[in-house]
Amino acid sequence: MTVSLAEIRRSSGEVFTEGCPTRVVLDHIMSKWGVLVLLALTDGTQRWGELRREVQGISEKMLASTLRTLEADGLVSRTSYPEVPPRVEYALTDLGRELMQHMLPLVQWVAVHAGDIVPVEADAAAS
Amino acid sequence: MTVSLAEIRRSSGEVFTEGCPTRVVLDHIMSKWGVLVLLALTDGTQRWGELRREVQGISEKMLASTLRTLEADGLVSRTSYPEVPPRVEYALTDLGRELMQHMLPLVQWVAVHAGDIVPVEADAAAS
DNA sequence: TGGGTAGCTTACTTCAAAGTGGGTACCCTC
DNA sequence: GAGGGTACCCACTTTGAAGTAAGCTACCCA
Repeated sequence: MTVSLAEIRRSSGEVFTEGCPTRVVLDHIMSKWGVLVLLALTDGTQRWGELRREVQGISEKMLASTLRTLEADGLVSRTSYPEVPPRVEYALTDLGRELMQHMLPLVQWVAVHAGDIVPVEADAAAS
Repeated sequence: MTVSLAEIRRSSGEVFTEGCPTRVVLDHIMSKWGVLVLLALTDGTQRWGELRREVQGISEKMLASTLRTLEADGLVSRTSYPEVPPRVEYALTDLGRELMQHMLPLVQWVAVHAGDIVPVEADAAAS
């Protein structure tokens, strides 16, 4: 095992308690849409419309809100081009790529094992 | 970069959408108390009361609920001893340890970088 | 002038995660 | 009998993430 909670606390103090930066960041990146937007951007730079289609089910309101949050966190960059119709591109920043290097192994593990962990009912619920 | 969303989708189908097993598991392990309980158990087997003290701020209701969920997921094991007062011990299962091997690098990275990502106000809010 | 586009914002509503306050069973000590 | 302990449960309430519906901007085209 790499580290323990005790070791994390030794080096970073109290973590993941309500309202502290670590909990806030976790909530941002693991939120209903945050994880999907970050994963989509792992594939490369995308425009708003592309993200909208890639992340199925998301409303424009939630896409805007999620991107705003991740941009404020410095994990995603926004580049707007003075064109008509408007073209805005989103991409992971260096920090965002670094984050995904640590996040992808977990997300992949969950993708592979979720079927063993949660009963098929959850699957049915999603149908 | 290890994998992308496209690759995860190729191998596991639609992931992290509302209600599907992957999203449910993520919600369990990243919930307000789930992440702290799992981290606490990374330090080793613990009794109910020990967990209660280790995970500061958690109510008995939420400790019971969180442990019930993680036990149902097969990530945590519960061993009850026929003693008085009652003694119940919780530990990570093999699957739970495997999960933490993938979760700890992310959690550690977030602990180290959260201060750069989220403004100090969040810190103040936690005070 | 009315049509279109992409990319957003806002006011209000919904609902599930989490919290509160009360309770239980059993044994021990005083 | 009354107080303490551990390890939970339950009915009800709160609250914030997410959803809905409507709207907006800036520009181009016929």
